[in-house]
Amino acid sequence: MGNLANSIEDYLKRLLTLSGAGYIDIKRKELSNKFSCVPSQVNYVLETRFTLEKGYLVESKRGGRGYVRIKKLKLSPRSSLIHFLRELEGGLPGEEHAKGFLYRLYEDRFLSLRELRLMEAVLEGLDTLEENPLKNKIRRDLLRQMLVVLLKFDY
Amino acid sequence: MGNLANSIEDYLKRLLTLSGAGYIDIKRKELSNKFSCVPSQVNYVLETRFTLEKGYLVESKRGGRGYVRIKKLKLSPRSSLIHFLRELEGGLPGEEHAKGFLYRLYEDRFLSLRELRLMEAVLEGLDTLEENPLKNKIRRDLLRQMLVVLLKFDY
DNA sequence: CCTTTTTTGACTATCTTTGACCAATAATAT
DNA sequence: ATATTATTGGTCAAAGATAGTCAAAAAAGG
Repeated sequence: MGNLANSIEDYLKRLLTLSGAGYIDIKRKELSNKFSCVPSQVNYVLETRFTLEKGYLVESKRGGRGYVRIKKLKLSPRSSLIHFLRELEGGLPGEEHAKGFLYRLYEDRFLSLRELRLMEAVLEGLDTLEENPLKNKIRRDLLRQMLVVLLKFDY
Repeated sequence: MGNLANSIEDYLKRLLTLSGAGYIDIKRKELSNKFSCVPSQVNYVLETRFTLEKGYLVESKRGGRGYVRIKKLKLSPRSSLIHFLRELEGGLPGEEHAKGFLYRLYEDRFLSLRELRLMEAVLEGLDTLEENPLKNKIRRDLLRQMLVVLLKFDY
């Protein structure tokens, strides 16, 4: 069990626990130095251990003073969101299914009315597209990305 | 927490807020001195953070008593929205242009952070689409529909 | 063995900082 | 007035600082 990836994972999770803020900022390069490995090893850990399904959110910025931010999501009404996200990965949900889901989020006060309408507009907006084979895939992609935003900016 | 560019940006925005006049005049050289950087760094900040789409106007004059004037545009979000919608009919604005505009609506408190991110996600989400000839048209349609929602549900 | 997970590194993308050279305007000298 | 000089600001491309991607090689599991 003592591989590199696990050590890095543990280290990051320890940092997260210690930090009161609910998130930590690291420098990819520094971290890889600390563990004497290549930088992309850090990406591997992030991709395999800090996924959305596992309740983490990773953001980053390149360039001078860049960073990688790891956020621990507090799950609550959010579990349904994550569940829906997982469903999305599997197949394409019909527009009605998607809308129903959004409406439930709205009823649970997880979405404002305006946010609901915005998202519906996107789902519907694609209808004007005459039968394009990609349509459903596009709809799913957009929906997924929007849901991720909801996870990210939960207030 | 910030790089140079961000610090300068924050500093200028603070000045703008404090100033009752709706604009500020600075000396490029003085500013770069204050932040111990080269003058052109100031131009970088102006070009990336104080664009027209984001609701700022920058004028300047060279030579003795030269200056750089930064003005916060005060069109109401509603009217700029309508104006932007009209522009949309003509041709498609580049993604950067569109995002800048949304950012402005956010700074003017017409959009919440979450709404901003949702809409950005839609604009970016289409990037994952490999070159589809319809991509730009779709982007424009979705953007238009979302903007209409904003007009409708204006609180 | 064969499969899955981990580790590495070469190549790429993005954002920032710097510097050398250019352009415009005002102030001053003739 | 005109020419000259001092004072500003502008442009652009290169260098620097991070982070991301992808696929091959290596290691671990079964």
